[in-house]
Amino acid sequence: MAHRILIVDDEEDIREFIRYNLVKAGYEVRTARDGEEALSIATQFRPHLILLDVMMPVLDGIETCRTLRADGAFDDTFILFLSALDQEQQQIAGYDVGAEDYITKPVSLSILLNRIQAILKRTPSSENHLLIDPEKHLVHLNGKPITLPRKEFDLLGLLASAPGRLFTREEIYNRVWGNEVIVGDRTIDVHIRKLRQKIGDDFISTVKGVGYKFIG
Amino acid sequence: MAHRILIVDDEEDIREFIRYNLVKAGYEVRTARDGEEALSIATQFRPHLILLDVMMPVLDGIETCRTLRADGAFDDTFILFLSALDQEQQQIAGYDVGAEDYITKPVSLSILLNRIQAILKRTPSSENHLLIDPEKHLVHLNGKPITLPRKEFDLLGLLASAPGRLFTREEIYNRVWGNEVIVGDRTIDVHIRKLRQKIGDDFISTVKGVGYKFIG
DNA sequence: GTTGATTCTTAACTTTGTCTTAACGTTAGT
DNA sequence: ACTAACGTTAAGACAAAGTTAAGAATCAAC
Repeated sequence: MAHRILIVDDEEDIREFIRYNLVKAGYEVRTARDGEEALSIATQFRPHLILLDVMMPVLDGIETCRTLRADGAFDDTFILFLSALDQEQQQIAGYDVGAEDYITKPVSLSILLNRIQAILKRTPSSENHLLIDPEKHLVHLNGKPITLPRKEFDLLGLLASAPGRLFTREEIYNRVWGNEVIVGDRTIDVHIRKLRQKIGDDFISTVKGVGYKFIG
Repeated sequence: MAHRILIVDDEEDIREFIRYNLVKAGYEVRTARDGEEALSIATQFRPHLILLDVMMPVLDGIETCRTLRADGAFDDTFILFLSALDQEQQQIAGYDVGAEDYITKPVSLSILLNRIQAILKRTPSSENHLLIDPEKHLVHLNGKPITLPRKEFDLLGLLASAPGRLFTREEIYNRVWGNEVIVGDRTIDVHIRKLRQKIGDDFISTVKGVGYKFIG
């Protein structure tokens, strides 16, 4: 399994340039236009490393970094700043928001790759990873696409929509089956089982007497 | 099935010289005059390899390459630059836009063929290949033209417009038949069947309870 | 217009895979 | 250890898609 890298930059040229080369280097890559998008993608994508542009509209790199660090869910995520100016670098140093390093723009590919490799080679990447694409009605498990039947997809989609949050059985019934439909007690369990067969036991955990939750 | 090669050069002499020799070597070849034409042809033609002149009007090779790389649909496509000057080569090296290699002009035929063979011998060429030409209302399957009736063509065109994406039956009804027309439940199925009879079962996959999608 | 050919839709039936149920087994908390 | 809650399994019900042929609609050619 490859390491996951999230690139955050408002300039498409730079995003795509880096993306292409990191994909070629064997990483799994996602991109975001600004800090806000980065936060929402990072929650699902769980990158091992984030390349974060300092100067961005909507939410700049420093603020994004601070928000990520405050979350607690990204303590294991490395953050690399991309900055154009020495001035900015000093600013970053001064703020000390929890970044690992910074890279100057224009980006030298070999330097970038070297730093990324240096950082990530110590981090094991092979933990299970699940990605849900509602548009394509597809689930990627460790890079491999799995097509799920409707009910299973809906159920997984609901649970994964809020990783860590607990869904009661009643809530699941209401949101997946709708209030009118009445199904037996074991129906959810069977679907959960089908899902666990397909995506492994690590993603859905049971809270006895209450319901289920998705482990991000 | 032969590998597909796209030649992009603004000089007709060079285009035809290379084209002639590559066809003789057993490749399926298309040509384009400039980057813009190249992009539109490449989308349909899906070449395994692109020979890209650096200096071109309208859209130069470097920009074309970058656009292709940004697309994501051409990640598996090899790109070879044709450049006249050492200067240009340095520029390419500096940009590092995702090309595999470059060839100096004037082109030595044996060198060119050797490089192409070296690159393509690792790539399987024989995957099924479907080409849709909305202008001419024509579909090419593995090089052979197939004429489809209007509804079938529209349906295939819709699905193929976003490979991998899932289209719900409702969406298909709306986009192929229009909101006013009401047709029975089995109408889509029958058209899907006709299509599968003509282009094979490998391109359209059913997601039961949801819809259909095109496998790129 | 009439003809003939092609395309499109419908309807009846078959097949396929999903969803649910029910019976039984296992686990965790008291 | 008891028990309520969840896990597992397989079978049957069910719904959705596949198939086929026939007839309706469309279109082109004369």
